[in-house]
Amino acid sequence: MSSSRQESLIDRCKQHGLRITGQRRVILEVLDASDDHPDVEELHRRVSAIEPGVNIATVYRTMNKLAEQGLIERHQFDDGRLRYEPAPEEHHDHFINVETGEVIEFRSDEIEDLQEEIARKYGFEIVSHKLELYVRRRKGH
Amino acid sequence: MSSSRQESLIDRCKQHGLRITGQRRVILEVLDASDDHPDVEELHRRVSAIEPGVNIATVYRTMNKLAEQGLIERHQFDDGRLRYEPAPEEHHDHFINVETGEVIEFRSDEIEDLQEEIARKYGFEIVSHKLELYVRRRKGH
DNA sequence: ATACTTGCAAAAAGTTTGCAGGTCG
DNA sequence: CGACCTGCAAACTTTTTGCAAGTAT
Repeated sequence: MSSSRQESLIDRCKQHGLRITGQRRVILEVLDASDDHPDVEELHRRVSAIEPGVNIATVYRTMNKLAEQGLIERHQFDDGRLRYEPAPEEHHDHFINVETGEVIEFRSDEIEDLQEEIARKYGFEIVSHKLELYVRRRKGH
Repeated sequence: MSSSRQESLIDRCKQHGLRITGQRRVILEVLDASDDHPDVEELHRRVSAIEPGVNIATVYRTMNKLAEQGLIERHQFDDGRLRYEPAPEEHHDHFINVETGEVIEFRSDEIEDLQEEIARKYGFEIVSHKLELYVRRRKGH
């Protein structure tokens, strides 16, 4: 399981007034158990392994509802498909290993601060941001 | 016109061995005159204003060819559509004004350096990166 | 009870491709 | 002339939607 979060997605959904159906229960369980950034097709695959018969449209609709409530985060890396992760406590950015497709999370307060500073300099305030570093493992470490 | 580049896209295409057809001439002219980050539909609209009858598939194919040669840069912001800009001399990042959709370019050496440093710390080298700041104008400037 | 969810199939939106004809170099 | 490019229509991929039936609260 991934989340360092204490509270399950199911509980958070209830708090947000979303109904917990059989399908949603499975989807949320899959999300809670995910350490990566699956796309809808992959989510559907994982859900189907537990409980066949859940339509992919249901997965799409559920993910949209969750994103609407801020319970998950939506990403779109360079492959063009939508990917999701349970909303983290604290913002982080991503390495994408271009050789393996692997996604690794990281956080840098210096970068966060620098972004704020630059935005301020231009007369903006940041609503959200996205930093993706497409990387390769260094040779001879 | 946007580009601080001295050389026209047409010349650079020739150097790369791409044939200059009537359609391409117009598309390249439009790109050279663009200061923004148009999507394919918008490009097609601008091209059609100069020379009606150019098919949108041709625009798609041309953009793919240009991107292949590194003559333009492809972006995908949160609206999901592919956007393009003539390849800049020097890398830059983007503000996206969430209220107007406007895209503004900026560059920060501090951020570039910090990214390198972080990647190195994790044992990666950066192949490319993408930083998008979704922003709003500050009230009371 | 009733507002919210689901499955299914159809539609949308964005992009790519096969093919026959046309053009650049 | 030959390789490359174009228009057109059809195909593809990913995501959304209408509707009738089912379910959580």
